[in-house]
Amino acid sequence: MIPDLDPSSPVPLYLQIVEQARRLVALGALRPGDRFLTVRELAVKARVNRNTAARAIQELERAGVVRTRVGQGTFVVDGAPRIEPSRRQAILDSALEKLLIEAQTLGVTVEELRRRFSRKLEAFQKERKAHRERPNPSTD
Amino acid sequence: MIPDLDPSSPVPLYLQIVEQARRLVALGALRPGDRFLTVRELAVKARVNRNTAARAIQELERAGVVRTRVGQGTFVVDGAPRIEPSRRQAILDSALEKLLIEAQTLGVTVEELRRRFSRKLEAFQKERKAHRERPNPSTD
Amino acid sequence: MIPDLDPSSPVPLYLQIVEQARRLVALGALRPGDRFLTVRELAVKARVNRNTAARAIQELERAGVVRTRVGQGTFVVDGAPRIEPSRRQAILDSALEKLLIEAQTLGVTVEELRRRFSRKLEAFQKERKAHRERPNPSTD
Amino acid sequence: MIPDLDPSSPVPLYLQIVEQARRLVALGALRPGDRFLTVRELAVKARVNRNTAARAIQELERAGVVRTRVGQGTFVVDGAPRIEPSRRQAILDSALEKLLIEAQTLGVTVEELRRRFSRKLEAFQKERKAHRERPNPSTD
DNA sequence: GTGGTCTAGACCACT
DNA sequence: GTGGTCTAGACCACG
Repeated sequence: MIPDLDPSSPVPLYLQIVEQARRLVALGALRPGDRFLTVRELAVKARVNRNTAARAIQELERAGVVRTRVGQGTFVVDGAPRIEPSRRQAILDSALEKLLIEAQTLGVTVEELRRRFSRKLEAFQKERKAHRERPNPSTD
Repeated sequence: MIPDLDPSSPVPLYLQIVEQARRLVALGALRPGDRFLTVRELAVKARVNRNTAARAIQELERAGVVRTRVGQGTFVVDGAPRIEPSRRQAILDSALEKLLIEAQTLGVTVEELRRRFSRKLEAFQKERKAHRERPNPSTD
Repeated sequence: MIPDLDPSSPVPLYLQIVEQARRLVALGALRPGDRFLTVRELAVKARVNRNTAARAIQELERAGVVRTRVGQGTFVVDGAPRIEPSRRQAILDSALEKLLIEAQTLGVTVEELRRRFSRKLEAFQKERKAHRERPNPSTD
Repeated sequence: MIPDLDPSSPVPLYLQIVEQARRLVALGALRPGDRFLTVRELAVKARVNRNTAARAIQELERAGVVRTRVGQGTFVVDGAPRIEPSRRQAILDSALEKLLIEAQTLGVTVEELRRRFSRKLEAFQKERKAHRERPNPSTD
């Protein structure tokens, strides 16, 4: 887990970690109830300062991805986050628009975009299915 | 044009301007050959310092969206940017993945995502078509 | 003559014209005594404002490449410019260093550089010879 | 390091700094992995505003000479830049042509040019060798 | 008129 | 400590 961080990216390390964690959760590699890395473990694995690791976890908690229980550790939260429908729509719409603009800028045709979208979606579902059938989480 | 910037956003003002300009180009609201805002105009409209406006335009030039001629102004470039196919694929794939992860995190179902994708794509095409048929650019 | 100017280059148009003129003189395409373009001719051929053309010619005169005789026009000057030996050495050395740094930065090997240098030099001499044998100047 | 800037030169200060840094890298005085000056150090040594120093370093990063990590500093990059062969050839050819034209303009004979080229090349290699054998970088 | 550069000084985020 | 951003205001070169 957390294999590829780019220290010379403009996006801060702690946010890169957050993104990757969210990715793992979305892909099903980290499942609700799974225990998350401790600050120390994360710092070692990501080769990052402990402060940075702590900040990443803090941010994940703020985003409702994990939940820390004192004395027990931090765990992946179950279910979708509570969010008002209108905001949900807005976020999704914005994500779609970003994709379309990127594609247009790259000169991707509508047909190609549809095709790539479908393929990616299927690959995504396949990976999630694989994770659902796997009984023991092993995410590092 | 370029009216709404969020000074409290983590993404810098000059990049917010860049994003909006790229959006206008992708949507066809700004077409190849069109004159872009001058640094001074942009600074006034975006309520930003001249330096910041200049930086945004320089960034747009670096990205190949725009071409500036000292003493004359800057103009929208025609055609898609030159980019090696493998990088193009990687960028598109990454954009697709971001969308899927965002959707998954929001708890959007596959069916809903497909539907919203198609709708957004059609709306996008419609808007581009409208701009293509409009002879006189008036984007401010 | 003066075919390829790049209006969106950081180097000003009038200097681009100067460089090209010096190139033609060095290659022998323009020979001492040849009549140079008038400001108007230059402006038309280079598709440039007359002020810009005038400035280019003015700069060429300052550099000792051409000489304007009132009422007669401007002519290419003969012979090498008068310059003190030490400065000459310094200029040449600086030009050599620029080449070496550029080559090193590009990862060009010493052998390749030697080879390319020799080839370029021969091509250069060949072109000069061709111009010397041509009786009538036709440089536009 | 980076001591002598010419404020009255037409080439901007931040580019003069870039040139000198590239020179040091090409000569081997700055080696891959070496730490580069911080923005603040550079500003002091070059007697330049912090903004100007930062701009120079950003430009070096854009050119692939250096890699900066926020909060850590900037470091010299290893290896030659990725560049397509055709562009590489074009750049080298252009650099060669500039040298030849300069030499011709100065009235340097072919023989002298060959001699000076060889000498400069040997001096260049010698300096690089000296730097390679020196274990501790001390470039300021 | 255009964009480009530079300084001064401030504030912020990241490690 | 690091680099990044922004403003204010000045000066310059180009077309």
